[in-house]
Amino acid sequence: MARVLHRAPMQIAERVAKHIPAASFVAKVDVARPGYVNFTLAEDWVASQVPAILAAGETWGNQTLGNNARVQVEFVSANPTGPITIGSARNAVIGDVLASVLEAAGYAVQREYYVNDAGSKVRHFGGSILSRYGDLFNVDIPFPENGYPAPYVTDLAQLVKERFGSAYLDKEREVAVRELGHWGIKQVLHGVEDDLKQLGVHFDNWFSERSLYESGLFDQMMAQLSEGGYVVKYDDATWFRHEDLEKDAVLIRSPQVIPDPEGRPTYLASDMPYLWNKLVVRGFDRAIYIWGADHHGDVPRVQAGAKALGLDVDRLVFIIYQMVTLMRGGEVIRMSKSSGEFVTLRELVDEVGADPIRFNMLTRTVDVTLDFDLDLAVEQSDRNPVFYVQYAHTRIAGVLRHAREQGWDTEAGGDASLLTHPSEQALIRKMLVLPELIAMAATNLAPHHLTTYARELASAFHAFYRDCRIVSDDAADAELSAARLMLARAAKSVLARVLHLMGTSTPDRM
RNA sequence: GCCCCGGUAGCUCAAUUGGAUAGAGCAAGUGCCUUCUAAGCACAAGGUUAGAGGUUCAAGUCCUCUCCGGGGUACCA
Repeated sequence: MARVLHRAPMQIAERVAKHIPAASFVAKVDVARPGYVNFTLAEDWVASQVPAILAAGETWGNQTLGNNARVQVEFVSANPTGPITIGSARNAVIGDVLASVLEAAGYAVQREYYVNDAGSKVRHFGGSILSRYGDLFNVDIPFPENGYPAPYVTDLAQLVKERFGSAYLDKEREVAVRELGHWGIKQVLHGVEDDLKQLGVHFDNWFSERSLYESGLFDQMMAQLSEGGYVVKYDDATWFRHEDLEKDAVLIRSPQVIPDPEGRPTYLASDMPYLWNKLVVRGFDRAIYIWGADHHGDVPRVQAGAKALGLDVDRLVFIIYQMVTLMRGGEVIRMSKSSGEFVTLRELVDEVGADPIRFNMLTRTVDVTLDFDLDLAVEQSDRNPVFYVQYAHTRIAGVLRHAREQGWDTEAGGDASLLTHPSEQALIRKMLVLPELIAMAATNLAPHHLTTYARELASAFHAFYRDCRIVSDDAADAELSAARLMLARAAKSVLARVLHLMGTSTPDRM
């Protein structure tokens, strides 16, 4: 504006400030260098918001910017060929909390787990189980080259023996492999669901990759892509081609490479019917994928697929989070299910607890790699930042208990206009920020802002607690105590709201 | 080689998307429990935001290059 008006920024700011109409919630408007116009909220307006916050309760902070648009968040989706590992914990927490934030912002959200039950992994998995199963009968069945050597496979084989006896020895090899693969996945998924539940994560829908083939959607997509000239045959193989792709083409099906007796194509191929299913069949306005950095390279392919199918690419949103480096006592632990070297999510939750894991996974943006030291996580559990926030909640619960013991009716409310102390005002202002914060986190798809806010809110309460005696013995302060009890209750409610959004618990005692 | 993400206090990370004097937690320093939970609070200390250019009223944030770390770059999933 300075350039257009040929005036110094400060002069413009002063003119603007002078013409701002008086409003009840603005105490004063002043100007600061180099050209800011500052609004100061009126103390009595700030104080008057406390009953409103209290009345809103668990809905405080909710926004309508989502307009009930239907959004799907698909996350975790780890291969169901073994238990969930710590590697998936970050994915689970990001997806779950992002979904909660979007709900709070007014979106209609579905949480989905994509079950990879159609690839060659299933066959390798089934073959692994069959081989171990054979061992139990002293029958030598070769272990697959890309099999799973981990002990849980042997446990599954044992279970097969208990349930079905020697039935699988009599079946044709390929049939046994396929059936055991599918059966094994079903068993593993039960465990996965339970492990995630321990972490406080649940899914609205478990979507089977296999169903994309069984429903005929895959063939339908292939026909559609063929028509658009996006499918190329070369030798016996089928390729997907698109000008956006860096490489010339992506393999869809090749009998030489994937000698699957069921004739299944590569897993890359199912991305197309899957995104069609999301956006067209089920009609989500937006589909959010939560992927680890190791899958980053797949993004262009899925986007190209959407384009080739004539869909708006912007309806697909990819959140790529950086990897978690797992450590123990400063040593890096390398994990993979196929090597059998891994730490399960279950072990971690049992050892550390869900709350610290969730909070830790949330404190950083998705863009930075995360070091997670198992020893440190256990050692420092007492000083974990999540406890700082929960302690504020607990402290309020304690104060309210104390007040009731002193004969106060903590539900009675009070005169908010008495809340003029700077620490009281600061606490209320912090509570008033939550709607804005939820809007920001939802717009930027950045759930980590919640942890920063939670700490600031807890800090504002602790300062208030230090500066202001809430439950006074002096009868002359009865009015003030009532007002402060109301404020404490409102603070507890907002803390609980934030803790719930993060999926962490709200203890009344610690 | 090419593509993506980082590099901010001794360590781990924030910074409302280009705004005011870059903030927290650990670690180290000083002080606060006969009064609602000290898992807390206050004070003090800690910085050339990897480096060099550029864009503009304004850069940790945007552009170019260099260096360092992580991930990807399969006819694996």
